[in-house]
Amino acid sequence: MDSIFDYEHPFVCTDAAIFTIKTEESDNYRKLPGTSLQILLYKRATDPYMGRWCLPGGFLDIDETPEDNIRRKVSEKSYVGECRLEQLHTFCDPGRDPRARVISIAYLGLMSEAESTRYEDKAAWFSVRPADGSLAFERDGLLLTGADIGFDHLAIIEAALGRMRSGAPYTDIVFDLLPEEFTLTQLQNVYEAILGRRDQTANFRRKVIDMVQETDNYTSDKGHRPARLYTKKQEVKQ
Amino acid sequence: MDSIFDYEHPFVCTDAAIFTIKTEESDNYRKLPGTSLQILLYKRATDPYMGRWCLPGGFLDIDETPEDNIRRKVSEKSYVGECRLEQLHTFCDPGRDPRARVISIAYLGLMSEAESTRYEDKAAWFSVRPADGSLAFERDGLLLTGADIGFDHLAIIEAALGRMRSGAPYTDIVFDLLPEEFTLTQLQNVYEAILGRRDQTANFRRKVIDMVQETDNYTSDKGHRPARLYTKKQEVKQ
DNA sequence: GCAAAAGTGTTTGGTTTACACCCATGG
DNA sequence: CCATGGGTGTAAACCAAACACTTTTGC
Repeated sequence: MDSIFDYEHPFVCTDAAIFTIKTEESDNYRKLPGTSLQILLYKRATDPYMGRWCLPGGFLDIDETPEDNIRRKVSEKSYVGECRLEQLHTFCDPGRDPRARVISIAYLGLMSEAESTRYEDKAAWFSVRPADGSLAFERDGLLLTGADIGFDHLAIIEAALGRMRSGAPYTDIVFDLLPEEFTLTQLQNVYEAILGRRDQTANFRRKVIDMVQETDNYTSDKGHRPARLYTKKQEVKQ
Repeated sequence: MDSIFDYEHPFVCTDAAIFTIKTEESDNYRKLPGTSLQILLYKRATDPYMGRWCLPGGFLDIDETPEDNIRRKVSEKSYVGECRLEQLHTFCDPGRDPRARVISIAYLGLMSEAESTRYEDKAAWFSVRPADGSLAFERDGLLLTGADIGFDHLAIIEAALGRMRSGAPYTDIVFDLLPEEFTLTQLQNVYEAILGRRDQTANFRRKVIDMVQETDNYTSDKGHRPARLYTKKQEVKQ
């Protein structure tokens, strides 16, 4: 058998669809602010796909895990904070990078709002919106469609959203997007930003009540009745 | 920026956990045969892990998709037939191959019993059994434990079983393991081989009835009432 | 007082589970 | 006849959706 070192072999890179939550401003002292789902993109400065917007990531070093690679690449492109990473899918289409055969190990990342508001540099947060069957991304009046996204990164983003939607009710994805303590309305807003549908308050609360742990803290100064703060329930060992 | 061709980059391989169903022999003209879940393994002939049992797969060529690579490698190792492949996870631990940095794109494969009974050569089917928290594999009196499996392939097998268990009720995984026409009892036996728990006949039938399409064919010569044969229901376009 | 959100109780309808029972066949 | 599997009906238990209603705050 030949040595494995004889093969001309594919390059390996990572790409990360990192999401966070943004609390919008409120126009009314009574009204609660809205909640939107945001994704981290950067504008490519070199060919291929120069000028298009892409997911952070890069070529995997010889002794590096994909997670370490993503954290390194994100901190090169911006100063946003820590996030939880979950492997999504490996994209292997031989034509996906015009330079060479490059397979990409794609990750889903979840960042809390506090971590996400550190200074961004080459990367920027865009709100994610459905747009007639596809997706659109918006920031400060700049509106991107699928055609503005480089490589096959739109497909990666769609896979990441699919994973969030199918995982949200059963995993702790939503808690990674929230601060340590949160109200049940905040939790519901995050669910709704991900799933894109409303739920009735009473039913939603019954559904999540055994995934959260109540604290003795409350919100205040809100122009309406204070809300109890909750944390994620720690799993009970058996 | 450096050219991407300057990097010493990881090797890329595939590994496939391919399952099939085996219909056991019956000792009684009335009794239906049992059903067991089988996995395809081969014994490594070279170091590392010489003599251990491993999943089929191999190094990915520069212009090859992982699916093509797996089909090629399986036909090199044995003459078993076609199967459906579904990407599982990419295993990236820097220490997983003692020769070099090798990342493995792992797949779940599902083969029908008819395809699986073609001649096997270097590879062999083993029945999969739970064994005090871990797994065991058995064939013709040869019993393998986790320690007999090379590389991190035991972890890949566990991930594949997990995917089958969580996907079985919602996907058509079970239909890929069955012949074109099957009885509801055969379908139930496959579910039970995967999930490892019994279900009541009446309830099981209600659960699957809208995933299958009845035919006008029946089993015969079975020493009991003939069973209607079903096929997988084709999805209705809307 | 009142707008807004926090929070709870009840009714209704469907889905799941457990179990009882009858049917059809080959030897 | 009868063992064995094929197949159906039903009641109880559980869960989810819809909706009505009370509470609490800041201005």
